[in-house]
Amino acid sequence: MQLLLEKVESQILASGGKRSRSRSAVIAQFFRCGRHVSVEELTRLVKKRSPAVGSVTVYRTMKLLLRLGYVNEVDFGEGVTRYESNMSSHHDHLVCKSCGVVTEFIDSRIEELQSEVAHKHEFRPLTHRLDIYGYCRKCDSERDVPEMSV
Amino acid sequence: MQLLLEKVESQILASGGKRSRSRSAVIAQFFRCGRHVSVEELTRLVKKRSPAVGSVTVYRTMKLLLRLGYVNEVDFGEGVTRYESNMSSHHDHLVCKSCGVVTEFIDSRIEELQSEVAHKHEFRPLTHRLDIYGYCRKCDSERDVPEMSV
DNA sequence: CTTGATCATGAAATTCATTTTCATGATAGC
DNA sequence: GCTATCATGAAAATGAATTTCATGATCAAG
Repeated sequence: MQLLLEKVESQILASGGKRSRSRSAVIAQFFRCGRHVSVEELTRLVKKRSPAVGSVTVYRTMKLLLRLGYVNEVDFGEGVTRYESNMSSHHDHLVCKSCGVVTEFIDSRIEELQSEVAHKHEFRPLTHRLDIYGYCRKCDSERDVPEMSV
Repeated sequence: MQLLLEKVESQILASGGKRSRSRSAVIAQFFRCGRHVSVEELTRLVKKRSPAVGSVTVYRTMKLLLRLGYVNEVDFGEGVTRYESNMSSHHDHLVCKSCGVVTEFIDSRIEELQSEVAHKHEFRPLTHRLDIYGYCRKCDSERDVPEMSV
């Protein structure tokens, strides 16, 4: 973790940037907390330890990590951008519409079929996004009570 | 087409709404033009025939069609919401990062594997979104000339 | 066909996430 | 320590989408 932070900072140095307290705090907090954080959530967490850090710096730091390739931007249609670490390999998402919990998965058969479909359409695939929306087990069981249909 | 418009309007009537020139113009234009239109694009098209119609009405009309189940909102990470007709059945997207052309596809094997993965995670899937980003054949061949890497 | 209640409209104002501006503070390298 | 350059936070700006509000259109009932 400390090693990771140093690696990121040295890469910032190498690309013409400088070290800074606020930035280190944001980066460390990001890698410390779970995945799929929004800027607002991350700002709140950072402010606990470093109250002076504003959300603008968090925005800027996440864009910096994006440029350096350490994070991905993800968007589950909530109107906010979320960030996930790019350290782990590619994966897809199961998003619970009730509690918001995001589970990651990867299925090589799906990946292969995607390539196949793309090439069938003479399309060169670079990236993709597969998000499945529904209810996790916990929220699904809580919904057992039938609702008035619309 | 005319039948579709009448069907939509009668459903609006049934749900307590009223008929209006502007609204008909927006709805007709939406079904007339291709898929995956943004509000800005649609407004521009509507204004050609009905210059008085403002974008607010287009926004409102698309939300209305969404409530009535005639359209889906899609988002390809451009910062704008696009609308597609919900008349055709579910499909996924191949999005060209160069020219923006969107090709639809459906692969039942991928659909099945998605259900399988979801259930393996005790997750009840409701909807999903699979967008593959890359280059269509035309844009890919134009990119053959190597570029300066960044 | 007139009336009256209700819905729809456009312009302007508002919201909200994100980005930019700008004056000031911190850092690296000499 | 100096100095050029980068980073910062507050406030302003942006841009998509929504709401407000006064006015116009539409429908159903007389």
